[in-house]
Amino acid sequence: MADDKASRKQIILKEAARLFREKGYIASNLRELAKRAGIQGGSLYHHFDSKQEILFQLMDNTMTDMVTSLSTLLAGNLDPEEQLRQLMHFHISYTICGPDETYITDDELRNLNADNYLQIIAKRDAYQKLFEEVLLAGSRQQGWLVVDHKLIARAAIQMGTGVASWYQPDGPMSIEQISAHYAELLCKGLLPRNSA
Amino acid sequence: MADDKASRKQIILKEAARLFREKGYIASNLRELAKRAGIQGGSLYHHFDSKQEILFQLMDNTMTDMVTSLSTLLAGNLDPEEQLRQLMHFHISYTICGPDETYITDDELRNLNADNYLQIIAKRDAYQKLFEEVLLAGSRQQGWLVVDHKLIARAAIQMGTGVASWYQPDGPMSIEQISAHYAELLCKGLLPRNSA
DNA sequence: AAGTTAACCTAACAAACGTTAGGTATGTCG
DNA sequence: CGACATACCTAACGTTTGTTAGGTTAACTT
Repeated sequence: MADDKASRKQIILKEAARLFREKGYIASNLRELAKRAGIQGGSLYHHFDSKQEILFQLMDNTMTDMVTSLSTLLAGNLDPEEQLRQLMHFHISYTICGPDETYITDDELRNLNADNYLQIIAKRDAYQKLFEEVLLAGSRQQGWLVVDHKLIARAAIQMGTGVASWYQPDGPMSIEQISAHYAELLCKGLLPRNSA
Repeated sequence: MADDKASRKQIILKEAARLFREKGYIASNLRELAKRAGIQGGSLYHHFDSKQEILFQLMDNTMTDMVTSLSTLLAGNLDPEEQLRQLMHFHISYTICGPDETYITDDELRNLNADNYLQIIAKRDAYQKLFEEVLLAGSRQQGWLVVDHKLIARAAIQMGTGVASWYQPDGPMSIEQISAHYAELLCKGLLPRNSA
């Protein structure tokens, strides 16, 4: 493979994602992370300056990926209702099946230092804005009643994010079914009462 | 006052709630907790067996209070739509303004040991069941389309819980407005399409 | 007054932690 | 061949942590 150059660093990030997801950032220690990555504790500092930097790169990579992936997904100019469905499905499936990093991005914000926090928040806001734009398009084209687009965007994201805390692959509902239900709930919820 | 007897223990729990909410359970240390409670580090062990027990009592007290408070609130037999409104308002306002403990109950589940975890989960399920019952009542009395009541209950709870992560007292929306919007979103979302 | 208990303090222990310093092997390049 | 950088190891450092042991004080009880 040609990715043998950056591979160890990638392995560390991958294992850090799994470890942080399992135990949380603070409860995780670098010696175990190193062991999982197949190296010795101190060797981590050849690739990263600090534990904090591992967390930051993890979250930064993930947020960047989420924003760009979702952007291209919405680029095909569909109608807002279909876009909302795609939004929910992307968010939920990415949160659950996607890289473990996603889960972390929501939970570990408080453990970022001031500078890193601002950078991640900026990207998280960009992600949220994609939701808001679909809602605004829907209020123009579909007559959605969007009193506060930020409020609804956050509700949609939070509904979706929360799925990861209870979803089980062998449970009664597939990710497709869950996201479809949630999208439908939102679509109907946004229509004015007694509309056709 | 007559509450001087149990008061120091109550102070500790109160300060622990604030501290854990600020920094998280693991990142909080007992010396700072003790300082905030006005005693010395080691003295905590006169009131509690361990740090873990502080977390557990915190969460247990809160969950118990939430279940009983919400139960009595729903006891006045209103129609399901009004009950759903009350549900959302209670959940959001309790999460935000209520004791800081509430916030913790969602975030620190993973830091409970096995026994304590089961106890808290049981009460959390009882809380969720209150939501489910309102949804089931609504599907009988209001024609709500509730395909999976657990799914919707979780969505409602997660929407509400998430508010705490961005709500600001001096922001543009009051808690009443937020919960009203969310309740309305759910009510409409649950009605069949094109219904009267 | 004597005994007992609750509530606290002080000081320390042992473990775990992030981090660092110094060394070794391997490969690359002039 | 020699210089050098990369990728790692080993071993330790200093700090912080939860926890414990032993002592002190004040308030009840008998």
